[in-house]
Amino acid sequence: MAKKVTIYDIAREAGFGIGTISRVLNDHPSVTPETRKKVIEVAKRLNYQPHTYAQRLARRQSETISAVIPFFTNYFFIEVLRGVQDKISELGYDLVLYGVEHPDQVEGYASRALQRGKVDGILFFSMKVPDKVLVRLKETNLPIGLVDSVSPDFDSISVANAEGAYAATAHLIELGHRRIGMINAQSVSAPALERLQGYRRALERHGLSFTDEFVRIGRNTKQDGFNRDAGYEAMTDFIKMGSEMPKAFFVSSDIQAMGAIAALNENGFRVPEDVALVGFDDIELARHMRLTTMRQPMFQMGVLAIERLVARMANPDMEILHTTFSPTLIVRESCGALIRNQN
Amino acid sequence: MAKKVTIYDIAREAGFGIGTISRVLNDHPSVTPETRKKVIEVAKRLNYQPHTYAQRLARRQSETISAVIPFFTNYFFIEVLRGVQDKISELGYDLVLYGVEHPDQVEGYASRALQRGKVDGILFFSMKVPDKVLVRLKETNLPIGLVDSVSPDFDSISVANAEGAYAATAHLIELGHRRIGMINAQSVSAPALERLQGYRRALERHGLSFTDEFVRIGRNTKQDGFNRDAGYEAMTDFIKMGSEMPKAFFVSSDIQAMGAIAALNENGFRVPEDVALVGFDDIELARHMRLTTMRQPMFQMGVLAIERLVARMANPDMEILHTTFSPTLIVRESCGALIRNQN
DNA sequence: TACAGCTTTGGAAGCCCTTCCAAAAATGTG
DNA sequence: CACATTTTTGGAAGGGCTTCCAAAGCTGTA
Repeated sequence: MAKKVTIYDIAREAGFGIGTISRVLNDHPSVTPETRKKVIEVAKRLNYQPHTYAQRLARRQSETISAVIPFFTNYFFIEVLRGVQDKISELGYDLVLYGVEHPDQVEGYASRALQRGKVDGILFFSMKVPDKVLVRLKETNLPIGLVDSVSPDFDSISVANAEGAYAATAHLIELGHRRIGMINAQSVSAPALERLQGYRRALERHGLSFTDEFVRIGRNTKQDGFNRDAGYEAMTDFIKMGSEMPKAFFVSSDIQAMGAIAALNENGFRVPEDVALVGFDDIELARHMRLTTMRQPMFQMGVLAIERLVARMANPDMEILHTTFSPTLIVRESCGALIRNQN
Repeated sequence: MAKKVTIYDIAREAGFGIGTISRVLNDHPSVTPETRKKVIEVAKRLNYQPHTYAQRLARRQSETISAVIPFFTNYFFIEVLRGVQDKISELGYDLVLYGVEHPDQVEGYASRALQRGKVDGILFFSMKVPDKVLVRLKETNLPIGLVDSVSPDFDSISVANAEGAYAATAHLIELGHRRIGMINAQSVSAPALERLQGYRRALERHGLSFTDEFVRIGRNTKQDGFNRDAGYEAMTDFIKMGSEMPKAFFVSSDIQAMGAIAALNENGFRVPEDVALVGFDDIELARHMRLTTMRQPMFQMGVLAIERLVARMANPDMEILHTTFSPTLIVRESCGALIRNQN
């Protein structure tokens, strides 16, 4: 380890007191230009590096933010995380990452992040934070932000799930479909529930009737049913209906749509000629699979999450803010719209 | 903020000196069981939380590792990062993440990570660390690990690129192909170069001749050419050869293979019936696209990277270790092997 | 009972900063 | 030039912990 140079060394070398050194280093105004110049020169010469933790201890703030994020998943998190990291580094904060593989880890990570003085704020991604933890978070009074989930007590950034599902379904209706099914995820998941509502409302607003028959959920409950196999199973289920089967589907996530497409292909159905699909998320795969889907503005969500958190740090009494982003319809081939237009 | 409880509070409340409290909290042996019990009871009652930064300052170590990782990319990093995070949290360290979007950011992040005392070690992912930075890293004497890149001065974990390319190409040869092309990435990238060598060696060892004609690189240089468009362009280029075009390809990354497949499809070629492909990486997409590819043991690479780093922290004079993992051939449909087998 | 040799305990010093207060220096004013 | 102001500076105190050394408390032995 290179010799450790402290402000005392600089003080001695430059012939000033440590207070002055500290002031120069922190751009405090009451220092003459000559003094400043001299101190900076010496600091540079000695290759001074402030000790982060001594600063944090003395300043009583950590300049770090931690993010608790479910790792299992895909593109969505990476994109949001990119936004988060982008903004964080712009602000000069550090990002401490806790990747959750099992829901039970959440509590442990929360405790670690909660260690006194450790972080200035915490972001929780797409997770049901256990009530017990929520209460503790509340008590600590630490700025907390929720991304892709909602709780009345904390700021949150999320996607207008119902609205997106509505748009997706409406798009299918506009394309002339009347019998539209939905492949959903487990109803323990709030987004799944909301997307179901959006789907249902779209049908009803357009004079179509809603029936449970047309909503299926795969058996595989991994990630609350937002997984490829669940999509495959649900579609297989639909296919068993024979000629009764809907010919258009709103699928509550792209990854499930992938499974659904596989099931369709294996059974001789072509997309979009025989069956039309609209997904949700716009993961990277979607583009390659030419899947029409609802895109979530992931990067911006990340950026906003940090902006919000920092705003709350600055002003803890700020009113709690819930922001929902509207997903955008990305029309590709799976819905059949392009084919029709070409004709 | 909940009232801050310090060891002084515990000391007063429990009727001991602060030294004893600290000893109990750190499991130091010379404390009687009764004392220990009493102190723990009080600490719990007061809901004591140690102040992380005070500890780090006093202990002279940070219990933090930082990872500098190119964010732009995909699955590969996420997987490796999962491994890293898994091991890190098992060891009780914190992970500070620096996501690089532009190569020029590397230096800045390195400086931040290098702040005196800030981290106990740094991991660099898949990047050409600028020489200037390398020199500084060397000087600081901080444990450094390289993942998916190599430098004589630091421990590294990488994939046997040449070996993988060899296996991929050999697989195609075994399937009876004689005219095998390669879609490569920019040759500034070490992995690209190594994969080219492996491809070439495989041809030559099997008595096939190597020709530059059969190696193409797309124009798009994003991510050193490891991107979808570059794959598309390279394949389009090949297609222009007409009947001279190879009917089997080793593609240096899955993402390029995606572009290549698109180009093929648009020109009426079917995969694998008309053209066989083998990729490299085994990103998530590969499975969905039924792409035969070389899988890198990403998670394990992450785990090992941390183990290695921690080992070096414990023993800085350890000899420098370079580990290469061998990729495994994952046979799916794009190479045509399954079709043949079915016959 | 006296004393050597352990074990346990207390707390000062040290880790490296920031910040506050008082003192010193510079400046302005009549 | 004397004095009041303002600007600049020095450094103690404080942030909360670990660790080391000395002191106190025990134990066992003769």
